[in-house]
This record gives sequence, C-alpha cells and structure tokens, in this order.
Amino acid sequence: MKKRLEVLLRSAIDALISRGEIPTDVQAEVMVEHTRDARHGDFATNVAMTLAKAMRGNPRSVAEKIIEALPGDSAVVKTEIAGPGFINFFIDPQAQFGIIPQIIEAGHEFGRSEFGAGKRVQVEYVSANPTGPLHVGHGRGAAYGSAVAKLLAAAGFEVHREYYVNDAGRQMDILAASVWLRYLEECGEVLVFPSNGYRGEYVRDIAQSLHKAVGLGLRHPSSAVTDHLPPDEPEGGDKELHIDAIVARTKALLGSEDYRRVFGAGLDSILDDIREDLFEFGVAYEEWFSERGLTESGAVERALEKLRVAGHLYEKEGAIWFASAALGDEKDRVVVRENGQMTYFASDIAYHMNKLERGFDRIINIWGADHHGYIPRVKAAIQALGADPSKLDVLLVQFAVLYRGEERVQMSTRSGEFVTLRQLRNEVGKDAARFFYVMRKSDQHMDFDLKLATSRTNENPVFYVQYAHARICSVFRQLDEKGLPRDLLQGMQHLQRLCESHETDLLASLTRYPEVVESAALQQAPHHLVNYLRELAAELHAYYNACQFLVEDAALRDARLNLIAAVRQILVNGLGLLDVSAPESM
RNA sequence: GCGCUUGUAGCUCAGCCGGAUAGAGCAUCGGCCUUCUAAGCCGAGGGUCGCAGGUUCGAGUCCUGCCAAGCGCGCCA
Repeated sequence: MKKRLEVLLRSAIDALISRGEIPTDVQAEVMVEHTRDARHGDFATNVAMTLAKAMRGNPRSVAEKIIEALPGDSAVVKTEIAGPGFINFFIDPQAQFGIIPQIIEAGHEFGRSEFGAGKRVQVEYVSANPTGPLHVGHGRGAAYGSAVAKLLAAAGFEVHREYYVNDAGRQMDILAASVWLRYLEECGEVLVFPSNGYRGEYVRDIAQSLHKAVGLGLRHPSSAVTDHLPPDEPEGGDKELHIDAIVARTKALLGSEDYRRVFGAGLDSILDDIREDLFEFGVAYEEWFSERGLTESGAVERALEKLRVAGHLYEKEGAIWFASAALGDEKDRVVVRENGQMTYFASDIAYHMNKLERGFDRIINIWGADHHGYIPRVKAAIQALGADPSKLDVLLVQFAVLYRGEERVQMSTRSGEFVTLRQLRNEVGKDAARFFYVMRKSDQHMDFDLKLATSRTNENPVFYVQYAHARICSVFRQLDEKGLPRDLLQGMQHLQRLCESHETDLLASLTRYPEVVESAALQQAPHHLVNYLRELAAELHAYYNACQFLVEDAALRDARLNLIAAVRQILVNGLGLLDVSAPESM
C-alpha cells in the first residue's frame, strides 16, 4: 500500500513537471509513511513540503496541485492537506482485508522479498579465538549475526555465513603450553602455573583427556620446563616474556610432532565445544574458515606480494610495514615483525583478499566494539588491494557491562572467571537468550543484568510474544473441542465484518510486516523486528481480552479465525527469523 | 592527549532520510478471572530528550563547542 501510494505520487509529480508546474531541475524523493495518529489518516507524505522548499513556494498550494494531479485509486477514499503541508491519505478499510488471504496463502513464505536480487553477501560473525569456551559476550554477536543473516536471506540476498578460526598464532601457542603444563600436573609433576597462561578449568579437562590417551608419553620433568626462565610477574618479572619463554621451551622439549599433538588436542577440543555450543544456540555456518590454512597455502605471502607490487609496503627498523596511514588509517602497521613472523594483521589482509576473490557483492564483518580501531586498517588494506572498501561493512556489537543484580561481573578468559554462553542457555533457555540479545540496537552500550535475564518468570518479553502465539493455538484447540465447524472460505468472504478498532489495528500491523522485514534487513537491525513482534503481540492480547472469537455467528467467527490465523502466521515467521520457537501452548 | 561510540521517564531501552501532542517494558498506584490460558487486559502518575549555541517552515534526530560515560590508540590476537 505504501509503495502503491508512492507510485501514485510519483506519477502526479511527473505530470506536474511535464505541465511545467514544477521546474525539471527540482528533485524530490517521494516518501510515504504510516501515520502515528489515526486522525491524520492511514498514510502521509511530506513531499509537498520538500518540493516547496526547493521551489521556494507555499507548501500547501504545492500539495493542492499534487492532489489535483493524483491519479484515482479505488483504495484511497480521501486525501487532505494538513498542518504545514502534509498530504494525508485515508484508505478504504476494505482494501486492507486482502492482506489476510495473502498471508494465509503464502504461509511461511510471507514477508520474503526479492529485494536483494540474489546478490551474494558474506557474513562473518563470532570468530572467537578457540582458546576457551564462548562466553556471554560472544552470545550477542552470535545471536545478532545469525539474525542479520536470516533477515538478509529473507530480503532476497544469497547469504554465506562464516566463522574465521584463529587457529594459528601466539594465543594458540599459549593455549597449547597451558594444556601441556596441566598435563604434566596430571602426570604428577609439580610446577608453578604461569600467570599469563589459560587457567580455566576446561584446560585441565583437556589435559586429563590427553593424559588418558597418551599416558606418560609426553612427560618431561618439570624442572626441564621451568629452569632458567625469565621471571613471571608475581616474581617481579614480565608475564609476557615469561609465557613466551614457556612456549619456546614447550616446543623445544616436545619436538614438532608431539607439539602438534598437544596443540591439536587443545584446538580440536575447544573448537568442537564451540561448534556444539553454537549449534545448540541455533547458530549455523556455511563455512569455518581456517587461518592456518591461509598461512599454509601461501595466501598470506601472496597478499603481501600484491601489496608490495602496488607499492604499499616498506621496510623500517628490520620490520615490514604497510603504509596504511596514506589510506586513512591513524598510522602505518607492521605486517612482518623483525623476527620474521607475520602479524595477525597480515593474515587478516590475506583473509579479506580471499573474501574479495570469492566474488561477494558485499562483505559484512560483525565484530566486538573493542575492535573498532581496527576498521580503518582493514579498509585501507582492501583499497590497497585494488578493491572498493565500501564493499565491506563492519558492524560493531557492543557488550558493555555485565551485572548480576547490582554487582558488576568481571570477565576474563585468561583467568577463567567468566559466564559461558552455555551457562546462560542452561539458565534461561535458548529462546529467551536469543530474544534478549537482539532486543536492543546492537551497537548500543547496554547493561546486561544476568539476574534479569535469568529470571524466568515475568521480565522476559519473549514470553509475551510466545504467549500470543500459544493463545491463538489454544483458540483453535477450543474450536475443535467444542465441535464447532470452521469454514475458511466463508471467513474470507466476510472479512468486512472485522470492523472493531482492535481488528483494524491488527490489519494495519499485518500489512506492515513485509516492510519491517525489509527495513530490518537493510539496516541490519533485528531489534526493529523484535519491537514489531512485541507490538503485534500487544494488539493480539488486547483483542483477545476485548472480543470473543468463538461466537455463535458463524460468518463473524470464521472471519475472526482467519484474522488470528494470519496473526499466528506472522508471529511464526517473525520469531523464525530470530530463531525463537513459537510454542503451541505454554 | 588523540580517535570511535553513546547520553531520551525512577530503571532498561525504542524513536524508521528532520515532520504533527516524544513511546514501550519494568517499577509505583487503582481496577478486571463462573465465558477462547491472568506469563494477559484496562486506567493513572512519571520528561528541560546531558548543557549551550547554530542550520530552517519545523530539531530527540543535522552542525559546532562544552560536560559525562564506555571502548580503542602494541613488531598482542
């Protein structure tokens, strides 16, 4: 309907232009919006005011001319000029009824559009380092990313979901060393665990499994590991130097084959855990992309070579730098360290080059907000590789501050003191967690109160929406129990009986659904869909309390049943996009 | 210090490219269950949209300055 009005207005304006009433050089975008106040009709446009501005004319007289040139449409019963120059449209209620058969016929497909025209979009999200289980901070990225992916798919894009696995680099080496030290403890060795090692209980679990699998095969006396190391922080030393020395010692003592075994035990175990965790959370991927694979295939060298040829690399102080400052970054960045090691950024350049080579029309990275300083250098890299940086959108997910009631919860993966995503799911369930996470604008700081999220009873709005669905299901169960007949066709023929204010409200909301899905997809804003579903549920609950559905009058009953069946379908479709279930009873 | 993000009701947050009287949930207060699930509904109170300027027919929304908060500023990942 919105689009229909926009077309009408466009043709009216074109007619005025061809008649010379509006200068051809005046550009006005035609925008129609739903009115907030029913007294202003159903739809309104401010186009006369924007035109008047460009023409330096009177908005109301421009509005008059537009209305005069407006082609007739059976659905529009009245137009009026209001306020400073709004054009308000009053729509024939009869025209709104068509939405019900449309929804019933399209079923699960209703709300999907071809807007994206099959353009290929890659969405990368979560991509947490496999050095420990996912915590509640990752959960928001997971819920947000998968909702954005589903919305884009619903809007007609071809979506490729991806998890970038940082299975190489120093953090993974520290994990491997941590596993091995715990393994030595399992073997009966006594040692002081490094302050910068991974101290979580899960490391011990991995070590125990390793111990069970290989027995004492990887044992070395603890003195061989710890003698002559630079001091750790508690002894007044540097924790980074200390842990690096332990990593080096671990590699030297184990040899490459055994080291790989320990490394693999840690990586595989944690990655399996992450996979399972996300699967249970309803978060899926087309691809788990390995950083190590990138290194081993020579893609990193290839990327750097490409930058070198294009003249973006230089050498300074023994390191190789990428001249990103010239491309909008704060400063230049090191890609190969003095010691010959590639930086994390180097493999990230290669990863983005790989994304570009795969021919995606759009690349979306969903990152924690603490990575925002990283965006300019990645954009610079894309530009230096000869591609268009605007192809990449980085969406930041803010997690902000975690509370348990009044008390602030400190989180650190290293220390092992954090709330895992799995703990949250066990406490509140998948549905509440998914809903809670995408309820708020993603880049907004928010206080996440675990006590609130885990309160199962009243606070969580997910139950409110699910309850609306369950209530509708319950009505249909009652229909069966009372042995009342339902005639779908008769209901469709008597939709004009739906003239209660609650019914017209619901009809208007149902009409909006496809627009909501589309705009939520384009803005990567699933919280718009959440808000919509809460409003739709509120209208349903109000309707439920005000009107009886299972009335004697069969024609009216069938019409009402068709209306609530359509509402149920929208609730199912909308919740489905958020991966929240729609239970038939609660 | 510089950069990014944010500041809306007691609390947590919406507010779609600038639009008509700024909204919701929670909390508080008062009503509604012999009739389709009360995890619900109906109603009331509660606001200088951080502060000060500016842009214009019109600003919570755009611009500038200030104040406050979060995050980021490694040859870490």
